[in-house]
Amino acid sequence: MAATAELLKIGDFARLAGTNLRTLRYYEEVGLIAPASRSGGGFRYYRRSDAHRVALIHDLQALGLALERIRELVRVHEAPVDRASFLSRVRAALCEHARLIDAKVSALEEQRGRVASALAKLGQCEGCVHSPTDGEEHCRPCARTGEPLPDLLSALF
Amino acid sequence: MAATAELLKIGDFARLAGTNLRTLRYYEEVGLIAPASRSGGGFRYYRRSDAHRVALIHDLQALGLALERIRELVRVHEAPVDRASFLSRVRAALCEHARLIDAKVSALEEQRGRVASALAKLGQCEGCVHSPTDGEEHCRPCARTGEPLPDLLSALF
DNA sequence: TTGCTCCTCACGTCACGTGAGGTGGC
DNA sequence: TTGCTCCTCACGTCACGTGAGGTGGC
Repeated sequence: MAATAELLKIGDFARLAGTNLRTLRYYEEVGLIAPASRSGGGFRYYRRSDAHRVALIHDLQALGLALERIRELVRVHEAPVDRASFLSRVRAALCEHARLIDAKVSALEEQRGRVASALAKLGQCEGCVHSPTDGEEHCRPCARTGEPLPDLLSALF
Repeated sequence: MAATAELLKIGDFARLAGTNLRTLRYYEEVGLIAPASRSGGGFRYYRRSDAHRVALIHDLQALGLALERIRELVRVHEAPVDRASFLSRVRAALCEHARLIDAKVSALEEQRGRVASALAKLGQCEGCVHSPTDGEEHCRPCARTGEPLPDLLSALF
């Protein structure tokens, strides 16, 4: 088949996968992804489709997982490799991935709300006569409302 | 004032801020956050309100920012420190934070969609007679529909 | 004085970055 | 044969982790 012949050297594969040579070699070293084959001179040759695996690893890293944890998740081909346990491992990995994404998204939405509150309060500060840069007090609490500042503004003031 | 006297030793402050001693000392070393004061014996004493700053740093790290970039963002007290430039730096930091969150959330929502597609296809695989663990082919493309697998399934198969 | 907490080195680790010096492939 | 890409060390870096050995604070 033509598909099996379509192998890429590490440079082209890195470009396709949106990464670099060092990272691919390191992933190989820690058992995350290996080239489909090697030339006699030691050149690594990758399948185009393996770029999806690299993308998955990147996505899981961005969710805060360590490479060892990722390796456990994506190693679905370990014994016993009967059809049922293989598919259930794939399902477990996908469910865990989904769980991580959902948790991260809701954490980010909370964060986003806090940033919005801070920006709203900052709008009031900009139209206010009190100066947060006088002395050490920085309008904590707000000299106009007497209320404490949003946590994020407090972090920056 | 009582508030200025309410200082915490590093252990209690770390617990409050959800971090640990080493991280706080490292943040201090790279100029991210310093204790409000030190005792004669060198003990660090932190203000409770500075825990919000630690939380902000954590949140920005989780968004993928390096500590040096975070330091640039949160250093709003550098010269010139007139009211206008101070407030505009705070605004810039908050806007950048919001931008990063929005970008991350939409990336995660795309990811989430891909995971859902993979799980849906996997459901078909579980009720299918073809075995993706036979030989090297792993049903690429799907033996029933002839269509390529979702990228995420391809990454795991 | 006794515990507990804190202090400062300082070496280790994870996930790469960055050359050095040498060889493979069309 | 000429470039360009690739190879394997191997040391450097970032953001801490983890003791070692010693001292501060109620």
